[in-house]
Amino acid sequence: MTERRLCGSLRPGDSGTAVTCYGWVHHRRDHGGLTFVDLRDHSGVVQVVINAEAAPPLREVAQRVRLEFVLRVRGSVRPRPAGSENPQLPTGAVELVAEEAEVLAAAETPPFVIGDPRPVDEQVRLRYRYLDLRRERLQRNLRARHRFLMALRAEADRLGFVEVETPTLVPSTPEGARDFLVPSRLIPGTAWALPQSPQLYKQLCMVGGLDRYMQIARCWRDEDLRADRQFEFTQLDVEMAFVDEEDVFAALEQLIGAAWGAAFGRALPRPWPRISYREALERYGSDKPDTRFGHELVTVTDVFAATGLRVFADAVAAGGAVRALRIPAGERPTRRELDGPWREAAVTHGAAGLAYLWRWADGWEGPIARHLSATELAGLGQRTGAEAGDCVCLTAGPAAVAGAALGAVRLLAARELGWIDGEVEHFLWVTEFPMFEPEPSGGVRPLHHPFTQVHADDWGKLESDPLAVRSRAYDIVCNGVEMGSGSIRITRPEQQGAIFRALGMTEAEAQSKFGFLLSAFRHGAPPHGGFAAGIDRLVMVGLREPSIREVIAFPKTQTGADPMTGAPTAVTADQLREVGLALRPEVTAVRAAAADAGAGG
RNA sequence: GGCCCCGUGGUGUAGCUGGCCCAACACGCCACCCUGUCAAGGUGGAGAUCGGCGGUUCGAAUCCGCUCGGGGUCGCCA
Repeated sequence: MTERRLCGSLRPGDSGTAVTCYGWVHHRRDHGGLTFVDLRDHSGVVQVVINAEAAPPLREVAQRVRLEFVLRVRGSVRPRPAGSENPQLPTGAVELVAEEAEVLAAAETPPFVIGDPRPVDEQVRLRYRYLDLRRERLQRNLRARHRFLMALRAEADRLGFVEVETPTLVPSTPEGARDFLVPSRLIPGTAWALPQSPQLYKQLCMVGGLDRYMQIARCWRDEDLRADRQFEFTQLDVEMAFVDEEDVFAALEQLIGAAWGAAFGRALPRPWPRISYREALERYGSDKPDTRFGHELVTVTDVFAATGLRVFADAVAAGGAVRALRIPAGERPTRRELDGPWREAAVTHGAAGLAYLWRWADGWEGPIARHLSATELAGLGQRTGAEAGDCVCLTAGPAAVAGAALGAVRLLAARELGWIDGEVEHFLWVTEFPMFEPEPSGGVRPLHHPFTQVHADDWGKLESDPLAVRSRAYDIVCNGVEMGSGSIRITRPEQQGAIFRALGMTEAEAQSKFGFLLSAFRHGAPPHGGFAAGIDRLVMVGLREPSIREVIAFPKTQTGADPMTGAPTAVTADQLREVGLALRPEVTAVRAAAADAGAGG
């Protein structure tokens, strides 16, 4: 009687026992009369030996198998002959002497070798994702992700959270991201949306007396894809009644900390630092600062209040800012780099350009040096702390632009100059986000969402200076990546009404869009707040992967396609008719052209 | 919608200041040899017209234009 053993589990202590292993052919070494087959399953690889004395059917299998064939091998474990142990393998001290082997499945030559760690074109990986999944990287990542999710659920349960599943067919709301629409068959001319988040439902759970809600929730947003954005993504969604910021922070630190330890084996020091939105912009030029390194920005607007340098003077006169970043001597970028990628980083983020100066023992050098007065240069040196050999980069413009541009330069500098310790993670809370942001067409819109509670001190500015109103919204940021956001919510109808008015929404509009929520809030709504954390991004950072595609089993390309299934696919006229839709003529033409191109190529 | 990078046999690359390239190297693949290898080894072999279309040229993988695809990024992402 033999039992299944995982390939990677065999050890010298198993010597003499009969076992059966199942797995894929990882490698094959044929010495003529002697054949080695490395058999792989998720646990690892074991060397199977088939020699000339083996039964003919067994030798036939040894002859026939190729990479990625699926085998069942029965045999006995024995220590390898002295001198032939392989210390690189956990199973390297033993081998499995085959007594019987069965090919359970043959395999075509794979497009890439599973055991070869060299990078493969991402499109090829996605087309053969089921093969890519066999490789070590995705096995490790998906199993770590699993442990992360398991730990989150266990910890949430321990803290008294109840997981509630909310609908995935929900009403469309025009605010925020673009919705994915799902046409209704029974009510032609109407459509569902896939939820961008379970926001409204989880708040209704609060009203429903589920005072600690959580969900590992799938969400959808039809926006352009990025390294850290897919159409569909997974959130740790949390909502808590009778809490303030500190309760939410404590719960999230506990949940993510537990999952981090379980999945990545690393502890996250608590409590996580807090920084206000305003301070983050001031010190880092970003509302998602990478705090793994210092090199903070310095505001030097006042130094150049009366400068003769036109670009600075104009910025100051317009109420803007001049920001500075000191690059220590020894790691100074070259002029070519400054005028190239560094300037490009600043310009991409809206700046007119990137100014720079070198400080020497006997003065300053650089394209703008001669336009600056001795007082200004002295002030710059004093404020930035620049010493001989240092370089100082400067941006000028509207405060938001100058900061964002130099913040981008700071990140580029960090990458180029090796400021980042890749072995650490710096979690922090960014607090006191503004309630509103300006809308291009005039007016304001919510920065977070319209159910966010207003900072207690700022209600008075709601009408007079809405853009100055702070909210009780907060983000989790780690290593310069936004990991999620949340807020303490509004639950009092009159406060909610005031926000809707500030947004320029009429009573009727508010009623038609959110009537059910407003109604719920009139039936005894507990004060509450919560958070939504991006699981994909958390796991990505935890595994030090550069993209969330590396922690998602079946991701899509940047154009939102799936090279494996061919999705999205054309729909038939019948399908459309059933849901009451028709394609516009120009769309039909584009589809036909695409079909031709596909057939021709 | 904008900007940047990339596209050569199954995979990863070289070639890309035009002709020596009907394309080279490594891995993989096929055949044969080989009883201790584990990036096995040896011998031999198959496999790409250089993403697609059009242009410049006596001549293009190499230059130009358009286009498709992949990646990064700005906008966008309450």
